[in-house]
Amino acid sequence: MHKASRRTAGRPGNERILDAAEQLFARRGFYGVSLRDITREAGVDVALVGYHFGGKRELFTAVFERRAAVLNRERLELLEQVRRRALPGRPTLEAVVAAFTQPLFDRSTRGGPGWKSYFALVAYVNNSPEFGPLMMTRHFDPLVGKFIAGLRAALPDCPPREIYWGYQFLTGALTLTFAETGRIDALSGGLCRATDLESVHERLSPYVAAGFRALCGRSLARAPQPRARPALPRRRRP
Amino acid sequence: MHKASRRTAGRPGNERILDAAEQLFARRGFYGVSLRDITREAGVDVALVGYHFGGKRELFTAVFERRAAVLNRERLELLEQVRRRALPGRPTLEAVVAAFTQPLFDRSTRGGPGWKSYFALVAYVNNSPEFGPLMMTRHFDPLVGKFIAGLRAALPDCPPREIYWGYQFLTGALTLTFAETGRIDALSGGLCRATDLESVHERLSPYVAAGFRALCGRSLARAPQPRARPALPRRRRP
DNA sequence: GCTGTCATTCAACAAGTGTTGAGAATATAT
DNA sequence: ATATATTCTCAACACTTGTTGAATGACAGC
Repeated sequence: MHKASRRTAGRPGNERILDAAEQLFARRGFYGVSLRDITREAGVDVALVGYHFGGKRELFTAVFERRAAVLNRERLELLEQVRRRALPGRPTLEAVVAAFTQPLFDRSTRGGPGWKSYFALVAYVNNSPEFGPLMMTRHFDPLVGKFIAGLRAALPDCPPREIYWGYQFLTGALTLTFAETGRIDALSGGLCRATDLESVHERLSPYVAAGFRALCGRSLARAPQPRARPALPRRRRP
Repeated sequence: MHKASRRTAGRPGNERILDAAEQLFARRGFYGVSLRDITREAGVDVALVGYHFGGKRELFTAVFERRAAVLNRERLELLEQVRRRALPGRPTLEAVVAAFTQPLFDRSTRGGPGWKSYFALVAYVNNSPEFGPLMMTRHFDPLVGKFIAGLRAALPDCPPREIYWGYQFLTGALTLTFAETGRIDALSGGLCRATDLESVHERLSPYVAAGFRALCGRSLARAPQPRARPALPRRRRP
């Protein structure tokens, strides 16, 4: 045995590779990690990547896919549970949002370090112009569609456009949270900690629920904006 | 002249490099771009990077710094304008938020392609566990501190913790928006377009303003959550 | 015209990249 | 025990990476 971490020691090589790749890709992105970084961490020869996965790209998507199905099944169950409990009425907006986010927080805090890395990886992918549209769409769109249907059921008079925008803001907040960059720690002088997902979880669904409701009622009372400034000149040397 | 794009043709080499690096770093991150990619795009020799900037890392931070000062000055002016206009009262929450975000939308839509790349780059940096805390903190914390002071002035009874968390959600939404991954296009079936920053701008400040208010009143009426599930077992093969 | 400074190019470096074919080790089945 | 897959290692491949020192061009001041 080489330098494989204690946690992944006794497992077969392909899983050791997946674990190491998950951790490293999450920290430094696809290009920031070499296959040798990964196999060194896994205590395995470089060529094993080619044997099990084909190439670096395929390894990346294998890491991404591994936990996606588990996660989506769990989220879907929760979503239907929320809907069932509310019968014969409609579920509250907060409950729908929490069904979407709760599995993320649960797995990240109590699912072990692999899950924590995984969510950071999803955050990376979601923000990447290169990988985002391809990989997120392929693996998460079916679930997201059902989630959005749930939002529409909870907000029957809201125009769909507003719901999609509200969903984007929600995803953005989630993404930054699970990236756990630690910036909020420095910014708040230690008052908030990026790793304190409990606190985020408590606050996220009230926050976005209120946001959704504000978007839906937006046509009536538009909030005042600062006065528009004159168009910016397109200087060639800004 | 080599392959330099029309737009950057007549400019000195260091600025051509900055422009090309800005565009490429924004698209594929720090590690996804080689110095040769950059200098080829700029129509310049590789060694010129070392001469002007020292190395790849320094080039990266130079790109990041170039527009930060301009941007922050503009945002600060707008923030103080909002405060001044509201005297002798306090500014509304929506106005404070808009002062923070408006320069971003203005520059991104009317500032030319360099600015658009720049905001995508900031989105990349903000979500990166590696670069985020260092670079964001160094270049944006002073302004963000003043912005948060503005939020506290607009929400005098809100505990600071709630404001910091609310700010994180706001930043996350902003970040994903400026990454312009295009995922929302596919998801919404064309109903929303990631490049349509006007629509985002209209919606973001009402959304987050409502979110902030919800966080501040949170202690009284907590929203109902789905029932807590039994603790997840730490399976070794999830 | 000469000189010195700045900007740029050329050429090469050692180190690291992903990938691949041949072979050893290990497990599984008969 | 032997045959057969499966899993893994070794060694090398062609290529790209960031960096650097020497040489060349441009161009001002005198």
